Amino acid sequence: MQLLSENRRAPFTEDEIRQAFRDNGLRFTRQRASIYRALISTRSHPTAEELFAAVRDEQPQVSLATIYNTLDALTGAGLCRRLPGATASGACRYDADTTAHAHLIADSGEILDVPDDLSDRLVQSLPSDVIAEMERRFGVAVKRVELHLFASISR
Amino acid sequence: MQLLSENRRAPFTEDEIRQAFRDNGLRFTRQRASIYRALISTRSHPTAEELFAAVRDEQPQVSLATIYNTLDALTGAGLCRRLPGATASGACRYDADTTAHAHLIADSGEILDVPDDLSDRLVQSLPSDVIAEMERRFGVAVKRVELHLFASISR
DNA sequence: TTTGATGCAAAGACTTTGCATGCTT
DNA sequence: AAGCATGCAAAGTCTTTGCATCAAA
Repeated sequence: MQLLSENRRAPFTEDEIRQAFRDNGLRFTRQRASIYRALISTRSHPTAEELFAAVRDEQPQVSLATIYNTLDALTGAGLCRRLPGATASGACRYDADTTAHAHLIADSGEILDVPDDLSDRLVQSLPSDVIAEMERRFGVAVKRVELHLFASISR
Repeated sequence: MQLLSENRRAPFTEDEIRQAFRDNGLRFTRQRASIYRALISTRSHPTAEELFAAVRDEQPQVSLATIYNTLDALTGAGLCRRLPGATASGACRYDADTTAHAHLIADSGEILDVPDDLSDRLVQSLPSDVIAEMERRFGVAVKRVELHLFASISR
């Protein structure tokens, strides 16, 4: 199984992946490279199972445990983001786009990126003084904002 | 186990709960009433297990399956909201406050409500023309917006 | 060489389901 | 009386873990 190519982003060379891993304290392995490449090559927010299927094309011996271990490592290193409970049966989806952006969540559980122009306007509209006030009142640092638009097909 | 009382909202009488259930097409049962009362009586966004513990005080014979069934029913009827993957081990949390409001999500997985004054300003700051443009481009109707602020304790 | 990753299978956490019984409407 | 909810246990899904082996630094 191959994840969508018409939607893919700038391809990463192996060297770029190697560099990204090194920069974030991750060892480089064939498996991790395949998993990360599959993840950055799609906008479909794949589940672990979907990545497993995609990676098996190149690495037939890869195990699902490695997919999960790697996704943990990538998430911990800030190279991807986990979207919990995204599927009807409760599976997580993963997104290699860690920039602030909004998601459109369909009734089906499918997750679409809100286009950058709109996403930026939504994110930038959030009043920073309100965030600052939150941080002051709770004594916390807001690291990330997630914006989910739940939508149903209207026509 | 009893869920926080200093934080509770307006108490619901049994009649009010009966009415809310009837209005939303739900049968009234002792178990459902206890579960819903426990849920509206706290701001702690309890998990199914936590509700199970709270409800057992009144209904010692209640089963965890009934908790899950009821939470499904309440969610489907719009009387509560499910917050998936909210706990470190992946459990969902539930929130009987279905009005638009923002959540502050701590590193621990704990979920706090953003205070109403700030929450309102965040929600109202979202440009409605951007939402409308989304609806137009995707042919969908945005039903609900969720805003999550991920924060870590800074002091 | 040392440390961490992989693969396999087993275990674990959370949630759902089948079915007989009981309660609501 | 009919239909849905409950309780119990079993099954299901997604994810993590133990451990021996192997690869990266």
